Amino acid sequence: MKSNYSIKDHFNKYIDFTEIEIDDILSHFTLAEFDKKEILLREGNVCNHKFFIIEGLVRSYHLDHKGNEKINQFAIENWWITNVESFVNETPSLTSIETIEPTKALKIDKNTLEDLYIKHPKLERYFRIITEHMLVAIQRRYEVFLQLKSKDRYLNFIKSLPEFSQRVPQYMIASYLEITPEYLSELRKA
Amino acid sequence: MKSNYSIKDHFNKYIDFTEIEIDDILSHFTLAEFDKKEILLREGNVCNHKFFIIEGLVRSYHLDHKGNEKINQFAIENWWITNVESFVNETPSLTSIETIEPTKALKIDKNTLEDLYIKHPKLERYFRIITEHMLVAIQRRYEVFLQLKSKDRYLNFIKSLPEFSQRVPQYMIASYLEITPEYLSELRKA
DNA sequence: TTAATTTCTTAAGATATCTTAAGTAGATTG
DNA sequence: CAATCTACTTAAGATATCTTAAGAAATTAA
Repeated sequence: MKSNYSIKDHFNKYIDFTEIEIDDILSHFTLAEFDKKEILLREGNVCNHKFFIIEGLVRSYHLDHKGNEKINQFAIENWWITNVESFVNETPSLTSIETIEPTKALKIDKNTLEDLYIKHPKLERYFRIITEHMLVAIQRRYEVFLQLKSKDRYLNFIKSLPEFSQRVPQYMIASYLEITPEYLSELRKA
Repeated sequence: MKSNYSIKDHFNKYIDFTEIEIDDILSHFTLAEFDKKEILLREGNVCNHKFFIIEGLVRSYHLDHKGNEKINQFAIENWWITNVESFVNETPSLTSIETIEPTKALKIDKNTLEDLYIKHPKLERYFRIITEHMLVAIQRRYEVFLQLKSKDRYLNFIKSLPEFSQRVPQYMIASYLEITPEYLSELRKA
């Protein structure tokens, strides 16, 4: 595993790792490459991996009782993605993770990660901090939902994640924002 | 700090601490007691503490643009509560935390906790795990909101947290569920 | 380049939920 | 005990958003 991926910067952004530590840690990751519309995790399977996106764009979603896709997460370059609930509890995942664009990702499986936590307490610290940040982010997103109407959610979305509006089809943004595509279309017109 | 509080069980539920470790850790906590309607954290202040509720019931809320209370969290015995965003980023808290019942809580401030992380890596592991669980819980709650209509959110709430329905006034439950008290009243009737 | 598929738009009618305003019951305080 | 405040209920009208159905536009495949 060559160690000049952007993940290195990500590690060092939060924790002061040595080269040697990073190299040892990264040696346990594997690079996975996916085409468009390929599955990283299938609903119903236990999620044994965390993925760090090197390049590309993925979404996490599930089908509701009417068979409509409900997207609950996107991830792009330098984001971690996994199904946390499934990963932590080792229960079947309620979501699938699938690429929207061709994607390269570094993946690490749970057991290996647990071993690395023991060997490198700094890595556990890194993920304690990352998890806190994820918690803050999801709370933020939550507040946006509770406080804003559809139109403002959309405006907030394209303002805070402008590149997504370019790279993600509108109906997927609608799904993520919990708006019907028809209504989003109407909102954009007005 | 006497060490026979329930927090001890909570620590040991996730991590195998020794008596000595626990006693050292707990010696850095302080016990705080509050009456009904007392403030643990005031909106606008930086949240420097994590609280572990020994006894009682608190809520976290803020006032929206119309001056209505929006409750985003409750916590009872054996729950941790803090404003994570404020605590992590050291930014002014967007919520207040206030007791609903007279409450006893163990509190620990951020700097002391950081020191304890260094001294006791197991504690960092404990909070890494706790934070993961919080993340899962908030995602769960989030999904409930996105998938269920008001009535089902209410039914889901009284089913999954029955004692809250007893201990928390109905209009606060309405606030937590993002329903107007009038509409909740109507839903209960139907 | 045509055909097929995917994505986006339009519009009418239906529904969930809110707003406002008032009234009732219960709890707390003087 | 009376008075005040707090919590809950009722109902009418307003509004945001969804549903359904259809067609237009754009992208992908043959």
